[in-house]
Amino acid sequence: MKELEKNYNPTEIEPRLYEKWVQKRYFHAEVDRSKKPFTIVMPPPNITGQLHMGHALDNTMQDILIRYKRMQGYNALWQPGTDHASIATEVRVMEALKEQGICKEELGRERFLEKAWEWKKEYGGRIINQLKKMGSSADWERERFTMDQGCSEAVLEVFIRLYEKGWIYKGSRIVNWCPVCQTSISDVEVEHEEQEGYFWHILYPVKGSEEFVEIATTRPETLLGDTAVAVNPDDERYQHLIGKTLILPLVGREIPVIADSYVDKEFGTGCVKITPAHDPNDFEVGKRHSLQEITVMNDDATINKNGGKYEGMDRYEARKVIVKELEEAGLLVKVVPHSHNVGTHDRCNTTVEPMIKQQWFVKMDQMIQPAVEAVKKGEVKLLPERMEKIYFNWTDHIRDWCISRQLWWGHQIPAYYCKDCKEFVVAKKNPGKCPKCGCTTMTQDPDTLDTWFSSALWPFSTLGWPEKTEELDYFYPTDVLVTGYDIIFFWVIRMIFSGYEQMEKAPFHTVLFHGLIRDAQGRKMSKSLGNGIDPLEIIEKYGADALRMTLVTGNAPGNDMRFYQERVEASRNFANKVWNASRFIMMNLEKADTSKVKLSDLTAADQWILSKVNTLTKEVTENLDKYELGIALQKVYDFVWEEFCDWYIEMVKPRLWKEEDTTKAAALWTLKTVLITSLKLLHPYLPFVTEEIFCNLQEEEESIMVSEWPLWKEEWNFAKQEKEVELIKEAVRGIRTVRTSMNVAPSKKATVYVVTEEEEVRKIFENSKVFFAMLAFASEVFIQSDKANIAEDAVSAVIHRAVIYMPFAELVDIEKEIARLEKEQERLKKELVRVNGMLGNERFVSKAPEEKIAEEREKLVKYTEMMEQVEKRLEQLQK
RNA sequence: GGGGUCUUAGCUCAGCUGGGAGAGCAUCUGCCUUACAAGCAGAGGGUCAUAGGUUCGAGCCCUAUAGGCCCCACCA
Repeated sequence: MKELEKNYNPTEIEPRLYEKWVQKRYFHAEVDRSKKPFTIVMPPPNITGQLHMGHALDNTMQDILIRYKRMQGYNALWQPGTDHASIATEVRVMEALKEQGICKEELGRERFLEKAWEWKKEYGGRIINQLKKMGSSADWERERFTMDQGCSEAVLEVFIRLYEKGWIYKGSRIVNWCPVCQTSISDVEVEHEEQEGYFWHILYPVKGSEEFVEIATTRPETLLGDTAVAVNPDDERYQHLIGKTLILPLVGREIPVIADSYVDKEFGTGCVKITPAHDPNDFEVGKRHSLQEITVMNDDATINKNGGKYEGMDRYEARKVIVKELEEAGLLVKVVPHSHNVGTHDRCNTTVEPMIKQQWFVKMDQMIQPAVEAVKKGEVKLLPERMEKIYFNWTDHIRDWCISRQLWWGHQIPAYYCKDCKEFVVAKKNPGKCPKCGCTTMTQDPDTLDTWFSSALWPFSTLGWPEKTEELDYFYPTDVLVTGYDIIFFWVIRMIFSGYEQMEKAPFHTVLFHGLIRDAQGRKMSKSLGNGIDPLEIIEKYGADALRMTLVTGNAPGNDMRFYQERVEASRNFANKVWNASRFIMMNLEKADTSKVKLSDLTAADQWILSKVNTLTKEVTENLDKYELGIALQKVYDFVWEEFCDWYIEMVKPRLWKEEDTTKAAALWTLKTVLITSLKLLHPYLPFVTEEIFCNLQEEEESIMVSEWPLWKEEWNFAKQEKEVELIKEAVRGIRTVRTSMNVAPSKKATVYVVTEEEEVRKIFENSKVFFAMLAFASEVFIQSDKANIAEDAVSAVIHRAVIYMPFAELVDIEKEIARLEKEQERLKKELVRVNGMLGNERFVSKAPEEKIAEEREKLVKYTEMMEQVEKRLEQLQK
């Protein structure tokens, strides 16, 4: 057996163990029909990504579940991979090119994609290596990529299936356009932010009259594209104007006044300028009234040729100029400060410009239905449960999904256009010939698909779909999805409906959501704030185990969490505690042969701790099955630190030290058994430290990660001994409290008398005398049925079923002793009032469950006894 | 506008189906006791946001109020 270092030092140990696990292929899962599968698909990190706390949390939770299930004997597959992250990557590659003075257009599509693949090759693996530092036991041999051949095939297949079903269509719609990224984006990619702006009140002259219509707008530059002004049909103020013609200021175009109930009479002036090409509402109004759609901006949000003399100006520059000119023309009535919601692109924060574009959409109304039903019926459970409300809130207001992006990096849309007749064909390959006119020049749609289109297929595309693979048949549906609540709409919902649509089965039965990791002040970690904490630095300093533990401790499911170093220190300290307890056990293990120990050889203390760890096993397993990761860990923590280290190990020491003690083997067997059980329960959380200890502690098994998860054992259940030891603990605690409150120096040992009339209790203490020396500074212990030979002025501790006396020759402070006893009396009095109050309440006795009543009755007896003793004692002292 | 969520010890947070208020950190006191000072022993500290209600019994369930946070949404 190796000698362990005094402090646990993870930096040397972690890489070595991880290397071993990989070499032994413990992470790898093969189809094996004799075992039950347990599968988790890893949310694929972006190839542009660097490990951040969100990944760290996400992966820790998944690894805990996977390691747990693997130990339970499941064929556990954790399917990893990365996401091509279309916009994010394209932007990165463009930036890299820009440094060399190249723009993507001059490079051309093909060469650009070569560059992007090179980029992927170089950086795509970086995040995977970082995940490995966390101890993640994913099956890296099965690593996939959303743009690899198989996943791309899946994308094509789905696109064509949905197209043929009529659920993918191409149409001219108003879409969210990002002028910086120069692509359309879907609704979920738009973030609304409250911005301070203005309401410009502008007069539109009525043709052939002296009258003006006053409109209010937050975006005066869109005036260039106005094709109507709308009023509410019921608005009495404007009845006479409906049908009249207005002269659009600065432009001179004649536009009608129309009536549409979209207009809110109470808001603004009650007159709304309608710009169908640059506002989603106006677009709808325009459709209803067959208005002309005049696009006045280019893709980069500069004014186009329809903007006349403003052509070439940026949209904000044009705004300034237009406002100024309106003012000069006397048409600007007033400018009112007004804060309003502005849509921005979540990637680059640019204000989105609504534009009319030809785009591809997925019809959602029907496809979403099974996904709604699944959650309603509980086929898919969302945890915590409140996520279901958020889910339904979204599905109830679902809109079609814009899936085309004007980017190059991604899955190119499988639609081919005829050069001559503009007919298009959706197919996996270029058909080479137009089915309508026979022209042989067919070119593919230049656009690519939304990056989430491929991630939506992740749970089955990674397992080989659309091929009918063994893996797919065996591992699908997967079991649990672990992810942040921030991508429920982007990803989780889309996986669920895709799973039902393509596989006719939910992709997983449970979704476990976690929250965001915030900084110590509760702020979101972000690059711009520079408040991000690098998980790798934490691992470097405290070890991956400490980081993992911190991330799952003291946090309710789905809630955000603050991260600060002190919490990591606490976790590190726990790892060190486990390390040192193990060190102690190993140092003593050779003192006896534990191979022949039987349960009947065990002392009450041994049976007590064995019984405790047995209960712990049961509870932890139950908690893990309910995905209560934090609660499970808390329980092991409390057990190991308090019960095992602070009590059991201390109780066992005298037996190990005393040469002639005959229960040494029993003690060592118990120490080792309880330690190994605890290590196993801890392993999913702290894989490294537990493995290192496990391998040093025993030789039968080569790794804890493939050892068996502990089971509850009937024969380890020792209820009686548990009670006995609890009584001893109560006595020890009583003695310690008395000594501290009396300021007795620890070096001063005292004779301890335990007095009780109950023979059974005397027996318990008789067998436990040795503990009092070790734990309660006793020089000698006497167990007796009365107070014979005990000095009158001995201090005492009243416990349940006994009174403990300690005579101190000097330094006895009667006043203090009385004060202490009075305090105890006060406490007991309160307890008795409470218990008597409950038991005296007829309605309680008649309605409460019997169990509860019995429990309270027991307490009544206990407190009454203790009260009697305290009062007797007070009486003596006050004499 | 709709929805969600939070308010518990000085700080950060747990508290599972309602049955005597917990942890970590911080504070105070005493200990270098031969696994661990990244430790041990003891202590102080809470009208569980407020007001009602349901119940034998409420931190937990219901209603309202106040304050904080988040998400969704087409009020120009």
